[in-house]
Amino acid sequence: MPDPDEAYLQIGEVAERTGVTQRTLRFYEEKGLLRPPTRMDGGFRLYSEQDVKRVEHIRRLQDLLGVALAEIKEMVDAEEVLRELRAQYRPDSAIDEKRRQLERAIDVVQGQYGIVKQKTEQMEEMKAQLKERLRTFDRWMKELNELEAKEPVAPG
Amino acid sequence: MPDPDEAYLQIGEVAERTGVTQRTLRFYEEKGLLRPPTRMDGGFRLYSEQDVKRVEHIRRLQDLLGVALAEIKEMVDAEEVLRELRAQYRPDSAIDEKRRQLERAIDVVQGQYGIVKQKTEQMEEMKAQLKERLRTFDRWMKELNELEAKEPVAPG
DNA sequence: CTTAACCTTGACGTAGGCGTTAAACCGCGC
DNA sequence: GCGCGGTTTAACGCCTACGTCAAGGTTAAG
Repeated sequence: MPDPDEAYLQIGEVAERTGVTQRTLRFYEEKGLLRPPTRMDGGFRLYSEQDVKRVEHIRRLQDLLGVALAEIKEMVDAEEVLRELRAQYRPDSAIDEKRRQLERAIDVVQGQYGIVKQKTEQMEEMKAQLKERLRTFDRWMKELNELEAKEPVAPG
Repeated sequence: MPDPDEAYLQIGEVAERTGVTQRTLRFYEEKGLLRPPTRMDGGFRLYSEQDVKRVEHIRRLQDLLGVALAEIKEMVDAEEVLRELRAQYRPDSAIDEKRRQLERAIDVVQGQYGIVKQKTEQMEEMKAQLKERLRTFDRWMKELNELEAKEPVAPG
């Protein structure tokens, strides 16, 4: 398996794998949702597996949670800080800074978790209502059939 | 309690109760998501409790499921057919017609149920991932604290 | 009868999230 | 070194879901 940080995917392949258009990928980059990818000599964008994951994450937030791109940007920004944090060998004097970043990231993720939790609850409720309706419809259908059984063919 | 079919609410009150703007109510009407309300002599719109429910329903579909208004229109249309069906005392010869309408409504609701079910599943998955991340962050935070304990104050 | 609060239609504006086209450039197999 | 398909930037377009005036009519209170 390839190094997730190794950039070797062209935009077309990323588009195909993620199901978004090339335009969308450039648009996300423009909006700061995707970090500017490395380029080949000729200027072609080269993406990594990490980038693919990012796109998929963005799409989940969009489709599932319905949050605006601006808000998604804040979320992925905070996550990016974390990725840096993980890779840092800073002097110990930066521990406080790290802690602050970590706390910020925790806040963001807890926020996401809150949204997801609330939505799932509301959707469970909706699911129950829909189930109930389907039962009602079944009853009606039965009643219709019984009606027909009593009066097999309407005269006239 | 008032007859749910009695229209006596002005647009401002409906807006306040549903949390949408008056503009949005007129817009929904224009787009066929709300049936044209009755009017006072002067032309002011008069809404019923049913209408309020409709608005709330529309908003749930929008916010929770994130479906486009065009699709929501199809949904509420099918539901309207049902309301009519319920109020109809048609001759028995219309039984087949009723059955067809009922089947159509069942299709619609099953469609909604499918969407909700799929979304809840995806969101449960997402919830699990977020939980996992929060656990990871907690671990990191602990590691940071232990680091600090070993080197209480960075010299220099 | 006045007046403030509310409502009407109509028209234009806007923000978000891309789609589409144009014109030029790169990579690569042959 | 040529041809062809993938890629580049830039610019304009479009649709959705409303927001925001503007100019005037309606209601209800005093």
